[in-house]
Amino acid sequence: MSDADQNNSYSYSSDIDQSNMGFQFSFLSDHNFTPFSFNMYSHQQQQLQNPTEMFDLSYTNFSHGGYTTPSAAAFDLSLSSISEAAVFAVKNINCDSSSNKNLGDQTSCSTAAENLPTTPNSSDAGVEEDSYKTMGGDHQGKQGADDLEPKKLKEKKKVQKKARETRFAFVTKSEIDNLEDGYRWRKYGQKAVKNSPFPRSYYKCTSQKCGVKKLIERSYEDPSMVITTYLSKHNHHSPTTLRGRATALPPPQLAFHNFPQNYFLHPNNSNSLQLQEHPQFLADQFITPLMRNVDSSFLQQP
DNA sequence: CGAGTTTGACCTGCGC
DNA sequence: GCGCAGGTCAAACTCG
Repeated sequence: MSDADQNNSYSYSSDIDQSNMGFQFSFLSDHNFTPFSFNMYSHQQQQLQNPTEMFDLSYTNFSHGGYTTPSAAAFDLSLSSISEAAVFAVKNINCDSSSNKNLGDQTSCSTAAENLPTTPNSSDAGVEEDSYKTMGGDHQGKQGADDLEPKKLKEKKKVQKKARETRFAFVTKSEIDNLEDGYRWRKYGQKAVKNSPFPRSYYKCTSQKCGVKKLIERSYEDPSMVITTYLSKHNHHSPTTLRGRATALPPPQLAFHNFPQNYFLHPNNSNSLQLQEHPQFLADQFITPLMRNVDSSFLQQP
């Protein structure tokens, strides 16, 4: 039980790992508001000395519930225009082989999914059971489809489809449900969520041949928190500019350049900062100026 | 009039 | 098989 839990407040902590000169920080909340943390790595999978270099979950180590997993994430993250909001939690939910290939270690994705503990209410944004080993890269994948019985083939396809549908969720503190992220979305449904007074909204990317969806709902535990879940990845660039700025798109993985290092770069610091005591961490003081300067490549494929 | 939203109906998966 | 919950569809509606 962390201090944050005990105080019933949101917090993050930061540590400079003196042993390997890596950098680690933690956000408090995921969908179930349990703390987790991750390390940041460069594209060469070298731990970053300075978090302003990059914020790329493709090369993260996830720590969750006491488990530390290598290379859990399979996403390129640039939360480019999550305006008017503070990001409290970022969480990879599924792994897929296409993005995992960047890691050069496909088994790590499986390890990550298996190690992450599930929670009683993890059906939506929680960690799902699929992993790389359920997909074409496993031992069974070497078996020809023709060798499988129809029933097994159907089951295999079902598993593959589910595994392919990568999910990525993060929690933001915002009064706005549908945060601007540079893409155009069409709402196609809304459903009441069990045990929650807040409905879940379903959006599709309006670009042709882009099947990306996102789900937006408010946390029933803290209505100020918005849970955004992305399904799949965009296969195109952002059609809109951010706040009127031109978006000269960087390589997809180069993201989150102006990370707020002042909150993290304290060499001897391993303290946990209470957001209630650090309102500058919030919204306009943090995310908005930060995001104005980064480009939109969230969830784009290379 | 086109694009996006609303909302009830329908589909699907899962647990019992 | 049944019921429940999540997810999707599509007609009606709204808005610029």
